[in-house]
Amino acid sequence: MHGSLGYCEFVTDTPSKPWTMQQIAAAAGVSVTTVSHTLSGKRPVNPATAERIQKLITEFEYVPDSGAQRLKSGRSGMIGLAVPDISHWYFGRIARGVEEVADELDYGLIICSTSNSDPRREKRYFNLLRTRSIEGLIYTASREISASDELVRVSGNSPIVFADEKVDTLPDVPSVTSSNFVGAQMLGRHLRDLGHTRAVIIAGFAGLHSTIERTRAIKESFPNALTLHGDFELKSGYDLVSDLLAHEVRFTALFGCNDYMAIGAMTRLREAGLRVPEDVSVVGFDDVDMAAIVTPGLTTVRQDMAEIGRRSAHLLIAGLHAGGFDAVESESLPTELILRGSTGPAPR
Amino acid sequence: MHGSLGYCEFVTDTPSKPWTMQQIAAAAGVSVTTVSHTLSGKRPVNPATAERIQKLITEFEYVPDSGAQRLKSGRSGMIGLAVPDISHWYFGRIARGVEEVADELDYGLIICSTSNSDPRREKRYFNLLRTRSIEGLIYTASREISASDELVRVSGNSPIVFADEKVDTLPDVPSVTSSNFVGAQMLGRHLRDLGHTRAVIIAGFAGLHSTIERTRAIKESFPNALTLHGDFELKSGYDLVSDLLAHEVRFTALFGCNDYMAIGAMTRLREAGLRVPEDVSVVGFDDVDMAAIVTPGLTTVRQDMAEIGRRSAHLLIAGLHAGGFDAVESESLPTELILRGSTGPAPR
DNA sequence: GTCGGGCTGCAAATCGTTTTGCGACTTCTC
DNA sequence: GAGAAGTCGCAAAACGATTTGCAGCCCGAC
Repeated sequence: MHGSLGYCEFVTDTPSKPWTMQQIAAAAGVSVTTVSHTLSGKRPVNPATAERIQKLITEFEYVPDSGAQRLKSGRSGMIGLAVPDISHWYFGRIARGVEEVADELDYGLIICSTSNSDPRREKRYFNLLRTRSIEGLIYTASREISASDELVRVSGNSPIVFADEKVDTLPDVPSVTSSNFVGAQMLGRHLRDLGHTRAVIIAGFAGLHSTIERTRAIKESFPNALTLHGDFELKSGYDLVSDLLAHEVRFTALFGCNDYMAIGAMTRLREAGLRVPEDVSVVGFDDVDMAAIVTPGLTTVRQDMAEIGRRSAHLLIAGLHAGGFDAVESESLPTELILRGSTGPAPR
Repeated sequence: MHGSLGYCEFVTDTPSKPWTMQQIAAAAGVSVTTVSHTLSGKRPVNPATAERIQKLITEFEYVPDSGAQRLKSGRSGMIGLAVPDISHWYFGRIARGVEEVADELDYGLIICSTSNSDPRREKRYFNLLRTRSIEGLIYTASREISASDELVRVSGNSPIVFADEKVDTLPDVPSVTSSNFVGAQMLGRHLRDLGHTRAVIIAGFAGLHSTIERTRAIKESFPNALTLHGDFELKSGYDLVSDLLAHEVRFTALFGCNDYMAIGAMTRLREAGLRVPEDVSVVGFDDVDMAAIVTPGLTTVRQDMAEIGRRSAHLLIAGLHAGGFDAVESESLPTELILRGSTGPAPR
């Protein structure tokens, strides 16, 4: 068991220096060229030699240094995903989808939280693009983009795809979104068909494309809906309903621009002694896992976040391979109305 | 506005090749050495020259190629985080904590889902370590480790820290965990003090350290508790309660090894006409966001996942800087009992 | 007047791969 | 049996930064 291959002398218990291709070549009695070619298969190598080299490689557990490969090839084999907050279920799903595809297509994935677009953080991540640590970036916007001139600058000459939110001021950047308008339209019609007439909208950040689309779609059915803006968190749904109650606003239907705000709202309504759905019908958007668990279950519109992630990754990588995004088309994914217990006929 | 510096001729609309230090040097009329030194400050440079170079650098938006830096320095400036599934709230929180610290300490973060320890995936990510794409790895185990010999092999000579779960078979690898025993002990005593005597435990994967510790702590108060094993998902709590009901098992207290299973169990109990907490008291573990939202609120033990992430990152990076983990101590973080409506006195 | 030393800047080696040009060797063909 | 064709391997030049040894310059000091 000692030194069966004569290299045990190098083994130490501290993380020993990894083997270089040079050393493998030396051990096999050939030049690095030969080793490289057996690995890449770009030129034929004598089968006997090849096998000898392969054996040594597995024996030594040799892996080529990625830094050197990077330098030579100019490709890092990595893409980035920038999300406002990775600990959100919602963005986690996107991340999962992106990762699936990246993995499948042999790209590494660097996930970055922008902490809701903290400019300092964003700058860091855009720098990854510039230094070519990543070849492209999937960006999920969390607020109005016009503020981030950095993004505008970067998007000009770097491969970027928008996921989940498209950005109106940057129409040339491809995007993958849900069909927000159609989804919200279904919700609006559903509640209108149930006889509701007084509705309140708890919308998201004002500048976001999704907020605008969803609000517009709901107003198709409820032109006079009172619209308030929250921050997509449970608490803001809760707080905004508190405000409504304080002003004795009368309504029988409440649209949450996402499920969390809707659930927060529902909680507050019940605390105030209002019954859901007998007194107020509540709907959300997203169909997060919690939506099925709360009582009553939340009527909502399902978005396939993982699919958004998957499609975004496909788009980005397609663009990378094609060397440009001219041929890449933005996509809009279908949504599905999920009826649960939180909606019912308008009280008479 | 045209060619104020004479380099506009190079500007194209397709992502032009990034500038090299060579080109900056040429433009400034100096050698690359001088440019490198103005950047690194490792040797004095004539202030006038330095300023001229700095100006060009910002003008050209030059950033050194990370691949080249990597190759030369041998450091990638990246650490990895392997979690079973990034779309879980639970692991998302860990990721957030890790990211905070990585960002602060100037490390990039590569997050990888192992898809609940899919060996193929894991292998890929361990390879990142070997190729030195990442300098170290934070690993959150999702099942018994003994199966993953790959991890055992890698852990020998690579910088690894376990987060959330320690691995008994690898005692030398530093870890950051919650004090599972103390937390579960609090739950056990709480229910015992409420007069409960017949308890059921819905535990997690059998081989996990946390499962073992929590079960052991609960059995301190309920030595005869019936123990079933689930997979940490809502559905498994739901299904296991179905089994219990089918066998007409009698119990007044139910321990979920995490909140999701507890909530799933609660849902099923209510469907069966049992009231929580009047007929059965239910407790969980983790204090996920959902725990406060369900009705009744779930009594549980709060773990600070983000802090686990933060501490893990600190440990890993400390080890990297020290060049070894001999001086790095594992940590155990405190937990907190959160009382909500799902627990009450035992029915008489 | 020249020698030492601080200050700058240049050329060249280096990191570990990939890739190309070239040559040596085998094999085939007429 | 010699030239053509085909195989396989080596040496060396990239890739883009960092870092070292060396050299020129200017200054003051003896």
